[in-house]
Amino acid sequence: MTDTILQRCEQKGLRMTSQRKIIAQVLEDAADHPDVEELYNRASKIDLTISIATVYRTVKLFDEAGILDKLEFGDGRARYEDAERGHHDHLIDINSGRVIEFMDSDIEKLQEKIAQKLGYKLMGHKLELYGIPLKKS
Amino acid sequence: MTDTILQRCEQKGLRMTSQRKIIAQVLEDAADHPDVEELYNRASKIDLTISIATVYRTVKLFDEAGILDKLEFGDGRARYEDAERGHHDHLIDINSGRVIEFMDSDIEKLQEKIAQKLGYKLMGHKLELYGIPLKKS
DNA sequence: ATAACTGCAAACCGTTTGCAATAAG
DNA sequence: CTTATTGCAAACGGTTTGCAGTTAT
Repeated sequence: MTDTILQRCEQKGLRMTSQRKIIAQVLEDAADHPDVEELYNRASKIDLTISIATVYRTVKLFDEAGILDKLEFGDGRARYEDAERGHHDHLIDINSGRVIEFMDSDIEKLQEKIAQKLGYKLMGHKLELYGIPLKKS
Repeated sequence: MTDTILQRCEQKGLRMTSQRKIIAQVLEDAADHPDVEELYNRASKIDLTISIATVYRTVKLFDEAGILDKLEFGDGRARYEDAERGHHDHLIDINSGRVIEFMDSDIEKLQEKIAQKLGYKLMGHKLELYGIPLKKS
């Protein structure tokens, strides 16, 4: 599972155009959660003829192929990250918009437990914890 | 804390126009999580001259006053619910968009624990668990 | 060769806003 | 009476889409 995004695209039989390769690389290099405009900015540094419509179409394609995860933090724009990054959840400062990644093994168990309690089997799951962090302790 | 939405509005000194009273009542009667268009539809049955702009302005006002909670489930439109409804979280079927309310005392503790572990004090919090419920068990 | 993909610009959809008219305190 | 609020319609911002031309396979 240490495949690159490009490799996973090829494994899924996606037609890899020069634009898609660039976007795949930009996502590969991203340690944060870029939105489409930010991806477009980074991709434009490599190929300045790329269009934002293509970025939109590509992230949608990659998301539907399970290569990316689409994150919606309630600020109006969608953000994306590599679906193969180690599983983690997000804490969002609703004032600043800052996103903090965290992992908690108890939460992993709880996610399954809650779904089960409700009579559902959880296939994919994503946890968002919105908070107002008042003070660093 | 068993005040009606209207009462809480008056306590906060909000000017209660006929439109705001209608919207407050519609929200009071809602057992679900209506979006603005749905609120507008329900309000229109009471006063058919009400405008959707007023509904947008009113829910924003009520949200900022802490009377409503704004919920963003990633489907592009905001939903609202009475902030004084007993604390609960939401499980969202990302295929159907269906929303299931649930409460889990372990989660309440965990929300605090995680924030603390990360060195933050959580003031308000909202938990969203996105899943793909495959089968009722 | 041909079906899929691209860039462009226009359309789209939920939401916000400027304005003149209206209503609450 | 004064200031906030309303309805309207236009603007907004992120996203999608129709189209004619281009590219991967």
